[in-house]
Amino acid sequence: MTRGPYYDKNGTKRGAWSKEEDERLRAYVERYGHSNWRQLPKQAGLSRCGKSCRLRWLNYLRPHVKRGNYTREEDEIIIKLHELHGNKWSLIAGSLPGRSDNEVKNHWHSHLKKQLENNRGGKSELKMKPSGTCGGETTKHFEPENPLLGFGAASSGNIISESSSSSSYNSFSTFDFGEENVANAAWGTFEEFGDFWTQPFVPENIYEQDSYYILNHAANEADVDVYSSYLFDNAEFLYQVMQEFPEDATKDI
DNA sequence: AATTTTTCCAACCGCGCGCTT
DNA sequence: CAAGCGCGCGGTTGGAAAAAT
Repeated sequence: MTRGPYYDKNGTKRGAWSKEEDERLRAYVERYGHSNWRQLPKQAGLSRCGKSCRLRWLNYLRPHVKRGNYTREEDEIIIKLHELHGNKWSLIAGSLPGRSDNEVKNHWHSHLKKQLENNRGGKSELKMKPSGTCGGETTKHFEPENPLLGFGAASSGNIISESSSSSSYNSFSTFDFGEENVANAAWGTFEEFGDFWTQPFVPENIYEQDSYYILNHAANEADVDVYSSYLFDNAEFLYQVMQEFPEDATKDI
């Protein structure tokens, strides 16, 4: 599915990455970080250019990176953010923990764009897959796969379901918020998301709330690891904050 | 079964921005 | 201030896999 490996006129390797190269890059970045991508390949013993290494790391090798299997709420977020910001893939990806700009861009061009074009003329809203035992009703609970998104983004609450059988999504799993959490989230219904969708949906909006969640609920480094699968960039920082200000970490919001 | 066409994703490319000298 | 450098972003492409003929 990728360009076969080859060497350009400067002797720099291009095309598909081998397992050995992946391991070499991963090991190097995990050990030494990536303060200088241009120097990194030389120091890591790779005959790639820095850009190629950076791309490979961001899109494929970095921890917690998610590939394929987009959830319903991720699709909704991409579509709405694209409506708001256009082709700002890095901005959109910033709202989807574990997704890279490249991945989001590809997903848009290969799936969502066509899906929207097909829907044009009818309702623009994507069809929602019902969850639990609510099938057959017109109003469904929308249960996010990613619990943290449920706190930070408009992924919980009630939505209007257009169809109960036509979704082709195969990765939709449910997360049981419980009534209390849903009530606390107080995100309302999808019909009422005017405010949410018209306000700038920048990563800070998610992180601000999710960061508080992590700060208050991560009891140890292992917990931070769990939460950081969604927000690992921030979690690392928050863990440091937690170490410095342990009293804040035990406070409720 | 063989061939052609389409899909889709990893990777490349060029541009622009910000920082440093 | 200008030049050089490094990085990140968004557009585009190559080609394997899947689907269609």
